[in-house]
Amino acid sequence: MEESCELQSEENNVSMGMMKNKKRKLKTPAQVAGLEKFYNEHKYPTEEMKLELAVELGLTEKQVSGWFCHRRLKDKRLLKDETVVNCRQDRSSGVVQDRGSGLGQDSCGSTKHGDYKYLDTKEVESQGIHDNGFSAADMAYGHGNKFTENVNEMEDTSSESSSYLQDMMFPQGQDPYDMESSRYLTSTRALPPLNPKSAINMRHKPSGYLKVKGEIENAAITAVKKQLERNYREDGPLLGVDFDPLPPGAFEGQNAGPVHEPYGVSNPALPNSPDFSPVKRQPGLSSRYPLHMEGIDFGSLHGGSDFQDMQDKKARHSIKQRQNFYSINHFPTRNSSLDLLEGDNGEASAYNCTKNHRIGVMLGVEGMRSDSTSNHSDHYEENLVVKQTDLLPHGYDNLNLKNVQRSGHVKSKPSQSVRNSQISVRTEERGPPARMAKEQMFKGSRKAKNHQRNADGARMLSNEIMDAKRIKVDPLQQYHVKQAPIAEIDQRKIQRSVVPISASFSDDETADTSSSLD
DNA sequence: TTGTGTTTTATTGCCTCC
DNA sequence: GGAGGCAATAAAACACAA
Repeated sequence: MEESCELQSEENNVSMGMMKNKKRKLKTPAQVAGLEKFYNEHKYPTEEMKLELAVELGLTEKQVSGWFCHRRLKDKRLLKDETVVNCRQDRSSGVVQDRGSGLGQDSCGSTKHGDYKYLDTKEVESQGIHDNGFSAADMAYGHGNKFTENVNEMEDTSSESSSYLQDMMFPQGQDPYDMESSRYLTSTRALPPLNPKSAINMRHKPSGYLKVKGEIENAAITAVKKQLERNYREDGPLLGVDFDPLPPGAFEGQNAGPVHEPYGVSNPALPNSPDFSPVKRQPGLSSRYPLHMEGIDFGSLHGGSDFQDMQDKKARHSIKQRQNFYSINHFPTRNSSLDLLEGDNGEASAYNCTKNHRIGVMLGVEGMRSDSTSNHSDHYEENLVVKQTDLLPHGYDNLNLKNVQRSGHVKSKPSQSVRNSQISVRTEERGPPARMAKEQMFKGSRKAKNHQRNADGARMLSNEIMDAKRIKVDPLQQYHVKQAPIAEIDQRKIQRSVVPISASFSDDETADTSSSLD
């Protein structure tokens, strides 16, 4: 097995440049990891980013593009499935759903292909900005993008008040691979309008079809919420059940508590909690590939400030910039995404939240053990601002704390730095196929414009990527990949707290965290 | 070992935007 | 018209059960 995988990888490396042959080559775990991680941050990478990623991973830009394309499709497919399931549940419950106006109960059948769930990134981008009061500058520095991208990716579209419930109950309602997506709901839990094209002009909350669109997308949530009515507390226990307050020091222990507990553990009632999500058998990384991961420094790819910086520049130049900029999430990380591939005990772990789901079974009980979960995540939170600030590159002085806080916790899964870049990204061995070269020739003219504009950014990117690779990660930031979902859940709350929009959630630790961060 | 089902990768065509 | 994205499709790779 391992042998075959290695062979495969090698073959892959060797023949990547010869993609002409029909035989498809599986991407190495490292490549997939890099792609996944990058995808989690940039659903729609720019050309430069793709190229950079391709170079780093030893793939062709075409491959990267294709992979992203398929990955998005995969997301959509998953979301679709989720929606179908939810709709079924909703219907079977016989609950009269509050559809707002318009589409009635026929929410399952997509009125328009892909429309209700898969928002145009560009569209949502504008929305997020307007609806959340993000200034253009905020957008340029990633708020808007960050927010909107995730909104885009998530299926969570029930309107306003129910969105938080979704957020809580539906972490996997979006792409289970993309748990952090749900973090970008506004603190009001109000999702941006779902028809951004309209919203761009409207600049106010969605109404009519837009609202309906939002609501129908998670009919089950809406229905449940309607049922619960006042019994539902957004930040409280489910179904109106009041739990005793945590005793003092409840979080001091290692198995700290509900906050760090996976939803599925603490709240079995959550049908959509990650632990309840059906773990599809996936002949993926857990089995297809050897557990030991070949090192490659992907940290530089999404390399935090590097990309951020570059993209900031780009954002200023191009409204079309679709990418979210929360690559600053990697400020604390700055190391390889492969960090995430290897757990403390050396076992292969998910390289990101995406794979967490996939290998959840493998982790099994161990995954819940999370002895270090609380500590790590706590450490991480504690060090979040400091570390990120420390790592802020030049020119980021104007990054407000909001950005930093938000970004830092999201995807950064600081862990042991991967020092072994065993994967030799033999890019030269995988020269892009002839067609690609040809395509690039055609791209030349258009690229020239962008290149000119982004030359500085790109240069900076390259340089900073290299610099980023050298940055050591504070050990305190390291934590287990297994804890990722947990930490992310926590951090979602933080994220909400740092969004300077009226937060209606109640007095849970989120508020505390927020204040402490402030 | 084989058959079956699932996932991933590559290709192609169409559409939209600039 | 080119570029990028989406969707459909085919096929390979893989997991798993019999």
